[in-house]
Amino acid sequence: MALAIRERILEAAGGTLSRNPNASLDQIAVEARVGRATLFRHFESRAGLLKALASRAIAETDRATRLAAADARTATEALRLITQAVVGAGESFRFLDSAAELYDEPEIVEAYQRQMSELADLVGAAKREGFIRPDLPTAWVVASIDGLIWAACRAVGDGELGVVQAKDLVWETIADGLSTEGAGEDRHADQA
Amino acid sequence: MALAIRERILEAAGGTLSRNPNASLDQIAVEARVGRATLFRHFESRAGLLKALASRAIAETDRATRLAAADARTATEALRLITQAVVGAGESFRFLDSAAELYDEPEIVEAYQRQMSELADLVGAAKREGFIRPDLPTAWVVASIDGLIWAACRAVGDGELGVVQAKDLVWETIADGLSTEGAGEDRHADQA
DNA sequence: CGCAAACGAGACTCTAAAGTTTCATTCAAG
DNA sequence: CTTGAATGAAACTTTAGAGTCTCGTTTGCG
Repeated sequence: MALAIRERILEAAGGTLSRNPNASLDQIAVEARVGRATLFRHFESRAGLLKALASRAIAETDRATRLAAADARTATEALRLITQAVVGAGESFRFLDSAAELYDEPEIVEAYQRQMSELADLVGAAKREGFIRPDLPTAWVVASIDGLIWAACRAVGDGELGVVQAKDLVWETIADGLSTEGAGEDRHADQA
Repeated sequence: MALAIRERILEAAGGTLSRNPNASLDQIAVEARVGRATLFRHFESRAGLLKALASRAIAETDRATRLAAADARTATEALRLITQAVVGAGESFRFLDSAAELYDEPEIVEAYQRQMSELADLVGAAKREGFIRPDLPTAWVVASIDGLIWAACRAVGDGELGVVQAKDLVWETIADGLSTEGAGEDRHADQA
């Protein structure tokens, strides 16, 4: 059952760290109902645990991305599937808010940048399909999507929204924003 | 010049903590070109410094909110002014990403909740004005705006966007989303 | 049943960072 | 020029948490 206990630790770490980003290994061990020594038998160090947690989240995203790429017929649809998949797996990601230590794990940084660049490519394709406004900087589109996903995960975690509802709202907001449909015409009206 | 040095420490703390959320007081003191002992003469403790920093950010937001309320003729306009003001002051807020310790400072938590509830009221008013879609949960609208502001601050901090550009893009995205204008009609087309 | 591997508990060391104290220096005001 | 308050540097003490080790207990497996 070595695998089960490892998984239990990762689960507890994700949960505890998302609630308190500076939680000690002691707290995590308690949460996982595991001796602190056992935690060290499975993970080299705190950094190692964090890294494993991040790898897990990255793998989960990659998996969602592959599924989306397989199922979707258009880049736009793939963008939606990936966005909604990440919202669904939000609990696995919330701990990343705090994980500044991960910035000096080359593997993790590299994988993150790869995923961001894949997202940027997808946004580029969605622009060519006519879904994303071509006049918006791709960097902003990527940042917005990231921000909205983050907002959705937070809202779900705080119990403000259900997961299904959050998935729909994220995509709706990406597509149309928050304003009524007619807002497009007088967008700059109150900026005069 | 006691005030100048205090201000210098706060400035350095904001900058250093936004780059490295777990920066030590030593690093902050060096950044502020100040002895570490002097830092403790001005702030009771690390928690005290963080609290002062948060109070400053809150006060800045309140100031922007008051100005917006004074200048704007509609809730929609006020929403825009506040959003863009917060993006402009983004550097003062980035450190909050890390500041989980602040959750047990009742004053700060209370002030934050007050501001969020003010924002929710404003969103409610903007709904009645016909700007915000009334069918969207207010909690989601608030969360989205928060997420998009955060995305904009991050993009500016990372040098991906200019401040002016970021201000415009945030509001544009809030109003219309990221898709081309026609997207409203076939919003659910690819979900079939 | 008996063995080996994995676990829990807890005592231990070590280190980074918080917080305190001292003292010599600077600097502005009278 | 003198005085006193604020600063910087650096030497402390304290503390929390990471990481190690031991030992008695559990658990799964033959």
